[in-house]
Amino acid sequence: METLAKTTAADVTACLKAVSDPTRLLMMKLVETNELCVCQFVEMFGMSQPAISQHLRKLKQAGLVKENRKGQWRFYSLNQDSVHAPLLQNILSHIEEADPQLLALRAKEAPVDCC
Amino acid sequence: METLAKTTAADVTACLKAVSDPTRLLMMKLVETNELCVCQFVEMFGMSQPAISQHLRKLKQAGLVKENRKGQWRFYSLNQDSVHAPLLQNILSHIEEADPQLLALRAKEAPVDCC
DNA sequence: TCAGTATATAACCATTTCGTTATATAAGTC
DNA sequence: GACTTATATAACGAAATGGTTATATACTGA
Repeated sequence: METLAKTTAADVTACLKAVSDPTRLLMMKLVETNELCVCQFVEMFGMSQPAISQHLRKLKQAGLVKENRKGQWRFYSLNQDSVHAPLLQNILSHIEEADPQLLALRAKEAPVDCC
Repeated sequence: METLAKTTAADVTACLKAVSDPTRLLMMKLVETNELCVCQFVEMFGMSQPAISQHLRKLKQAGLVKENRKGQWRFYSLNQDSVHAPLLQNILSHIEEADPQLLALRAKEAPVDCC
């Protein structure tokens, strides 16, 4: 029997601060299912590589994503083991798949070796 | 049959920005059931009246709370009619009732006429 | 009308946030 | 080892955030 994972208000705030930025929220939506590497994010968001790296660092420090190194690449994906995972997935479920911003990003997703 | 209210990523971000502050998140938790007036928040949070007013303004501008004027007092409560209400209540449900911060605030709740 | 109380707004300041450019680190290739 | 590619970190600046104090507004009651 599943019970709702409960946390303190401070925990919830920490999670919310991490995803209350439009770029980071969309990043989390994108890695909800797939894993993506830094260079893919750079392509999709049209943002500088350091900007992307810094967003990912915040998400990682909050425990929301996990890192998976493959050669020179670092892939990021949703960290299911986080205490925040249930809340996070709850939040992400409120974003409609038809959101134009989200669709536009997904349209720019390219295979890794192209970077 | 209830279907999950879906919104754009921008909508979700707007809601999250409003409640990603520790004071405002706790404010929302407090008005989830009760309605509270400004002077009660001031007492509970031990913060200046303008600071409280400004937090409430942000919550109101995001549509998360509604205002109810009674004489000189303005009571705030969760706005059930907001597009954000389902997401918001989802978020609030992740805060445990036993959270010491929350309990401490509730312990300071005083009747209105005392202010 | 005047005084008191409740709340909002304005002006200001310190800190944080989010981007940039420049540079460092680490892995892959020749 | 030298060169390229992928990523991280450092340093910096503009804008946003969240608090303060001072002041304005609005309702209450004598």
